Amino acid sequence: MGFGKGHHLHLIDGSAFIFRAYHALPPLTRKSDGLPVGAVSGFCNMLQRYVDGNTGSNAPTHVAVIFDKGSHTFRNEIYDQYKANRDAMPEDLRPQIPLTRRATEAFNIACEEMEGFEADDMIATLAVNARAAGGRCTIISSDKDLMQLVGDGVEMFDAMKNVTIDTEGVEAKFGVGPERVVDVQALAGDSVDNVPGAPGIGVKTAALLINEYGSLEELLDRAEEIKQPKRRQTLVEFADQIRLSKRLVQLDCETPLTFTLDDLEVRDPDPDKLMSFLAEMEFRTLTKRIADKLDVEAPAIAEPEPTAVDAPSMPDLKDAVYDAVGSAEDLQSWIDRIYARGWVAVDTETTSLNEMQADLVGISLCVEPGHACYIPLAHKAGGDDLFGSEERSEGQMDFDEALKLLKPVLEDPSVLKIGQNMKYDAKIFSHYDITVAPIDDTMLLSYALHAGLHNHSMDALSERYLGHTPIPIKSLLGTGKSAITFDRVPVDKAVPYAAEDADVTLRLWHLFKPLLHQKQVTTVYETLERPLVPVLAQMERNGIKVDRDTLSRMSNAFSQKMAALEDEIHELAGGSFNVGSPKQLGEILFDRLELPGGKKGKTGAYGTGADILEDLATEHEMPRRVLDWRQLSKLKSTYTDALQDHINQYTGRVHTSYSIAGANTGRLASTDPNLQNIPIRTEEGRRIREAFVADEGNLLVSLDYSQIELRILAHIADIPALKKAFKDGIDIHAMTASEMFDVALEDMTPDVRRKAKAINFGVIYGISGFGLARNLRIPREEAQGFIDRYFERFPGIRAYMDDTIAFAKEREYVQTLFGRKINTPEINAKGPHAGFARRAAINAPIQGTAADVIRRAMIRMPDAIKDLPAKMLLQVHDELIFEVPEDAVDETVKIVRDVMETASEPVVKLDVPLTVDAGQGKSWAEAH
DNA sequence: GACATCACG
DNA sequence: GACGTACGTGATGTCC
Repeated sequence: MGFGKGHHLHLIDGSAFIFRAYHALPPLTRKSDGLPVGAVSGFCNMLQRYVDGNTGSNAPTHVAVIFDKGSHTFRNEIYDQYKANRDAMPEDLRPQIPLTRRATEAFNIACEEMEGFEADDMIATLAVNARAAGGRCTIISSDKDLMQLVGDGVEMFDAMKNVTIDTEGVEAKFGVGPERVVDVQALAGDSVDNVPGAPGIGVKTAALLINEYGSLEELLDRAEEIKQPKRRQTLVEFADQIRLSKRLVQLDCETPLTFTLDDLEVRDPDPDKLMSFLAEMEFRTLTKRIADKLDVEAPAIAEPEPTAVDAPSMPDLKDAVYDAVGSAEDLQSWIDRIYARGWVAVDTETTSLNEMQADLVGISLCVEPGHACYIPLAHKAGGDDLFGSEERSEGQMDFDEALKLLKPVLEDPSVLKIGQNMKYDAKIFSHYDITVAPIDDTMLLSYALHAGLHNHSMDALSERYLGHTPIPIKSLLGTGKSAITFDRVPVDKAVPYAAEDADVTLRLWHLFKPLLHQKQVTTVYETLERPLVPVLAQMERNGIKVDRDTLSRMSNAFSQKMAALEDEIHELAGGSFNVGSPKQLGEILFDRLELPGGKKGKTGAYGTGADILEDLATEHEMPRRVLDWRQLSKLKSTYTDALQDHINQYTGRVHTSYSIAGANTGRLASTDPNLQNIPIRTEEGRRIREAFVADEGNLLVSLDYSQIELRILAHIADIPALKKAFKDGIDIHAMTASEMFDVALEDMTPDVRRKAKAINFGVIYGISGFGLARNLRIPREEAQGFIDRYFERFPGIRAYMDDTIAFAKEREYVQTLFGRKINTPEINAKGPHAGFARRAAINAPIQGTAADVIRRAMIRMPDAIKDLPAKMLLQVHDELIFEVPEDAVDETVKIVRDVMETASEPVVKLDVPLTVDAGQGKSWAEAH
């Protein structure tokens, strides 16, 4: 019986799968010969996931993967610029294309392509045929060009987002139904495919017009009736171009297919064929996983000749054996194993994520992948009541005895301790007088290797590199208010969770460690990441003294001022509302008071950001009051109130936590609380810093790099004028202004200097005329003129930007002067992503090099100040803060300044001096 | 949990 | 009238 009623056709957009697979994965190569196979691997994973998801009523009766073939189609005949702006296919993707065809066949799924026809047209023809025959059709794709096909039994499915796109979905996207999508696309054009459309008309406007006139033809026929003169002129003038665009976006439903729907009937997998293909590609994990699913033997994949440190073949995580250790004898046998091996993965379980108030609950160890243990030490016995009992649960060995046995191993210089985020575990152990060393950290390995590609949490890494989802902690602790602490988790539940973490960590280490050399980031890891762990741990333990009374007084003062402002605002608004709600405020300002300039964002709410209110404040009273209220509200909630909650009850100090692998560029990030964004720019906010004080008899000393990013830019981009100015110690912004605006340095006005300063920063951020215009509140043309002039005066800047972008496009990463790699996977993407990626790529080497410099200074600091009573407390990107007894301040400043100013050496000798400004005082307000 | 807003370098 | 727009972060409040 032929395809018809009751049948369901699935059409997979093959090119979209390939593209996503390629960009989602690191450039994986086949071990035996280096053939790039990352995209093939991702493609197979996606196909497998697709097959797994085909259950129940949505299961297809017919299925095919449709590919593009050849680049020349009828669209190029009618418009030679069609898709002309596409970049060439990346070199390492090209050889993978035929392999994805073979992969599809290996999965025993029909694989169709036709020379000279786009996949989209084949999909259109098949979908229309399926509908005509009375069947259903689901197109697995999120490509908007296919949305015109939706309706009447045809729908789309976005496999990445796991959402179905039906008629309503299309309407949400285009503002018109599927049957009018081509009309809207013809008007709006498409930068990705280089479809011209009508200049100045986007999807929104296009939908508006089509809805008003009913169809594109009608609209073009009656174009003269359009009220807006500009629009009318555009439509009349570009009518031919719009008609051409429609022919380009209209899919051809009459592709002369060389096969029929019946050829696409779903076939059972052929295990032999599939296994041999996967084995040929050397996809070890995937082969194993699919073999299990099909219940067949996984073929052996030959290991290439072993190198010095190579990952052992690791047993499946499902077969892992996890022991509970309950006695000294058990523990000793694990310790023996550790000494025999020379390394061990360690993980601690505690009562809190905050290391300062976390108590140790248990420890897990893993020496060989697939065999790990958990040593429960402080689990409480479960009770029937909600809170459980305070009694220690049975079967746990003595807490002190366990630590006494473990201390020698953890401190043994010949045994490597491997952890995921070791700073945390090291701090926990330090509470029990154990100094864990030497260490490796899988989070930092991943950061050195993969910054910019993904985050480096264990869950993310396990998912991505082991194809395994670890047991979620939430499944043990619950969430929200009813969440329990780990000591309340029954031991039998804790063992598989905790031991698995150590197992996963060790597996990741085996994978990542050999890659350091391959990717040439060993030095980065060993000199910029790993040594920072003990330094930051010490700083976090030090904490900084914060005076509660000062904060509390300020908090009260803020409350009163806010209440007064609130009354005035309500008065001006003509009624009470929540000033803290941007939504309500927007409606009051722009609907009720009908102030000008109301602009709704993508969520349909009015924007009420500071820049918008600032503009309104010149004409009206209320926006200024709201701005003042907002400032106080921010200061109170984020600083004077929240900071008090972070004062540790035992130390009286605030202990932040630095994340080493948070920011892609190499910068640190500070959390719980964030001490890198304490106010300073306004007088009122700056006073918060008065609450950060030195301990009795001490002073706070702050040393910060002056203009470090601009200096690095001058060096990297090799700009003689900038370099000279820094060497001569001239005010850099004034110098820039003088160069650009032909004003002598003596005659410099603050306003001209301000503009130059904005441009200098703009350059570091990957300047655009639009951005500078907005920042300086000047016309865009004027801003663009400034930029042009800047490039004219400092041609090296342009060259640096172009070179950096070219490098990034070629290698998909950029580098700092110290070899840190920041991956830029989006750099070759099309559409709005591309602009972001370009600017980030320009900024990353500059911001990243500055981050590397201060990291180097921090790593050298403990040794440099070891004979001084000074303590390093905080880092704020280009600033270090110390607490020093008064009589040692001068000596400390001298030594710290020297370490900071020479931090790049001897690896990098900068062409510009790095200079450091120093300040001191009882409080941070005085010191900075 | 998404979004808007705003604090810092 | 707008593809979209300065880089990198984290915390808070509202609203669904």
